[in-house]
Amino acid sequence: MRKKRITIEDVALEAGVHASTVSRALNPGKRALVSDVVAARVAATAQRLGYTPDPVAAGLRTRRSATIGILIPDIANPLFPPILRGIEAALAEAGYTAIIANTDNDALRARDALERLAARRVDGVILATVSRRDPLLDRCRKLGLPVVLVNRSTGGGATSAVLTDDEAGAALAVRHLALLGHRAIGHVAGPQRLSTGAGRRSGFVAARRAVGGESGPPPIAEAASYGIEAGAHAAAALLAAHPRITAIVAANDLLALGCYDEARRRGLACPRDISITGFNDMPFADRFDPPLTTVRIAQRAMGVEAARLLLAEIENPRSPKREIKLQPELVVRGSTAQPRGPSLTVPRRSR
Amino acid sequence: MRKKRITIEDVALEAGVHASTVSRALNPGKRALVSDVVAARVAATAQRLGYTPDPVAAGLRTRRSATIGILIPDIANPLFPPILRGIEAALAEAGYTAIIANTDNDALRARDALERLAARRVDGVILATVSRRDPLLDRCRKLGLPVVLVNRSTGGGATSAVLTDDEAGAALAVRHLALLGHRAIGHVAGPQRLSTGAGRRSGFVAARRAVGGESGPPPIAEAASYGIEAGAHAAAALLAAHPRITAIVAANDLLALGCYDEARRRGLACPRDISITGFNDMPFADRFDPPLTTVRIAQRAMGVEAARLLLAEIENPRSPKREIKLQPELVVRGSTAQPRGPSLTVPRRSR
DNA sequence: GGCGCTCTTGCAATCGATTGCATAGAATAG
DNA sequence: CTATTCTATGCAATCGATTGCAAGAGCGCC
Repeated sequence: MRKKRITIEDVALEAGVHASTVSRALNPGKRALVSDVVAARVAATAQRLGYTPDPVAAGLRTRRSATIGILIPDIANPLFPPILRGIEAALAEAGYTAIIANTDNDALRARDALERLAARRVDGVILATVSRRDPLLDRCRKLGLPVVLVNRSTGGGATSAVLTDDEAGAALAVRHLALLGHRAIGHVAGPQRLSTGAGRRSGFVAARRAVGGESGPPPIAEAASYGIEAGAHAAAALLAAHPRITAIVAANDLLALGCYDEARRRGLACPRDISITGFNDMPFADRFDPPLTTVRIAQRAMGVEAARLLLAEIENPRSPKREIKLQPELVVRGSTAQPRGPSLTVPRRSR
Repeated sequence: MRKKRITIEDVALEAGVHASTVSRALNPGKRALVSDVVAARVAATAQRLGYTPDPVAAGLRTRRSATIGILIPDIANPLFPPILRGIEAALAEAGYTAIIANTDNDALRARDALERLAARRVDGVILATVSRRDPLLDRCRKLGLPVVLVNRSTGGGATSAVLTDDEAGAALAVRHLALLGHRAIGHVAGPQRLSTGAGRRSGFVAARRAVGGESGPPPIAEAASYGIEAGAHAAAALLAAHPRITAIVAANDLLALGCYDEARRRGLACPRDISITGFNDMPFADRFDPPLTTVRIAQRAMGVEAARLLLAEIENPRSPKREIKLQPELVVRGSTAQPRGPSLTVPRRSR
C-alpha cells in the first residue's frame, strides 16, 4: 500500500478516459474543454481513489512551482514572524507555498540562499533584507525572477515594495515627545544603508524642525546594526555628545532596548530622567521594563500586501511596479513621560 | 538571455559527451563510474556555463524532493524560531530545504497542512504540534512519511523524538525556590494532553515531595493553553484555592507572564510577595518586568538533533526509533527571591 | 591471435503531469 | 443529403534529470 502512489494514469484507467482528459477535467482553467458528464465522472473517481496531483511533475512541464522564496535576516527577530504569517495567509489562498531562508545580514549567505531558491525554481521572491543599492536585485532581474520588497525600498521605484511610512512614524514619536514638553530630543538612527534607517532619520530631522526643537544640528548617533548592543553604543555616543538630551527616538525597538541599557548604566531612570521611544512594536514590547512607547507598524498587513503584489507580478510579469506605503501608529506606554523640571527632583543614582 | 535555462543537455553538448555521462560526473555517488579526465572536463564546462541541476526534475525521477516539512503551532511564538534555525542549519548541510507550516493549534489546519506537505512530496516531517495521542502520526505512517517530533513525545517510543527532560526542569525550579526558603509552592500547569504539560507537572509533584514541601495534595491549576491569558486564569484559580502560596512554578514563560498579570491584579509584587518561575527562557525573558527566572531549554540543539534524526530515518527507513532527551538549565533572574517574612514588610498595594 | 575481462560511455525508458495537434462524431448550414 | 464547423477526446511530445542495460575500447593472458 505504501508503495503505490495514485497517478493521473490510474484515475484515467478507472474512469475509462485518457490521462489528458483527466488533466483537463481537474484543471479549473481547462475544465471547459471537457463535457460536463465526463468531468463529473473524473472528479468522482479522483475523489474516490484519493488522487492528489503531483505539483512537482506538473511544475516540470509548466515551469511553475507554485512556490515562492522569502529572504529575511533572521526569523528569531520578532519583527518578522507576523510578516511571514501575513505572507503565508495570502499565499495559501492562491495555492502557493513559501520557502523561508535566513541570511543573518550576511551578503554572501543572502546570495547563496537566493541561488538555492532559484535552483528550486521558485516563481518569485520576497526580500526583507536588501539595502538601498543591493546586488541581489540585479541577480533577480537576471534570473527573471519577480521580486517584491517588504519593509525596504530601493527608492528607485524599479521594484515593487510594501513599506511603512517611516518619515511619518518618526514624526509621530517626535511630536509625542514635544507634546510632553521635551525640547532636547536625540535620535539613535538605524544603519543608513537601509531605507528604514534613512527614512526614520529624515523623518526625525524634519519633525524636530517642525516642532521647533533646539536649534543647531540635530543630535543623532547612527547604530551599526539593528541590535541591542549597537543601540547601547549609539546611545552612549549620543549622550556623551549631548548630555542635556531628555528624550531619545530610537529607530527600532531593539535599539530602544540598547538605550535602556545605556541609560541604566548612567544612572538615568526611564522615563523619569529620560524618555525613550522605539519603532515596530515588536511582540512583548509591552512587557519590557518599562513598557515601551513605540511606533507600531502593520506587520501582518505588510506581509499580505507583499504576497498579493508578488502574485500579481507572477501572473503578469509586465504589470507595473508599485510601492505600497502603510501608515504607522503611535502606541504610548511607560517609557515616555514629561521631562523632569530642572529642580523638581534630585537626580536618581543607580545603585 | 532570460529565456534559456541551461540544462544538462547543454552541458553534454558543450563537453562532447552524453547527458547521462554529465549526470554521473556531477553526482558524487556515481562519480566513480566515469573517467577522471572526462569528469574534470564536464565539471569545468558545467562551471563555465553556470549550470545548476534542476532538483525538481531530478526529484521526479528519484522520488526524493530534498525537502522536509515542519509543522509548528505558530511561528510568532518565540519558542520556535531558535528551533527552526537549528533544523535549518542541520538540513542545509545535507542539501535539504524546509517548508514551514503554522497550525495555530488547530487539528483541522494541521491535517490540512500535512496533506499539502505530502502533496509536495516532502521526504519527511518534523512535528512540534502533536499531542500525546495524535491522529497526525497515523496519517504520516499511512503516507510512509518519516517523522520526528520536537519538544513533544507520544510516550510510546514508536516515533523518534527530541525533547527536554521536563521532569528535571521542573525539579530545578522547585529546588531553587525551596532553597530560597519557599514552602508553599504552587504550579500553573500546561495542558495535560501535551507531553510537556504532563512531564513538567509530574516533575513538579515529585520534586515538591522530595524537598518536603507542605503536605496535602499539591497546589496545581491547569491552564487551557500555553498562552498569557490562560496563565492568568490558572494563576487566579490557584491563588484563590491556595492563598498562602509564596511561589509559582509556571509550565512555560507565557504562563509565567500570565502569573505576573494576576499577581499584579491582586496587589502582589513579584518577587517581593510572590516568586514566579517560567520554562523555556524565550527571547527577551531577561527584559520582562521583573526579569524572569526560568528553565532554559536547548532550543537550537533540539532543532539540530531533530533534523539529524530525521535525515537518518530518511536515509534508512528501518533505522531504530530514538528519543533524545536534552537537559535543561536554570537561569536565575529577578522574579524569584526569598519569601518575605510574615511581618517584616507590609503588603504592597498596587495603585 | 583469439578470448574474456574491466572500464567507460551511450542509448532509451522512466518519473507524472501538461498541451499542441489530430481526429471521430455530432451538430449545423445550405 | 452533403458539406462544413464544432466539440470532445485521444495521441504523443515535452519538461530535465536518472539509471538499467548494452556495447565498444583497451588490455592481459595463454
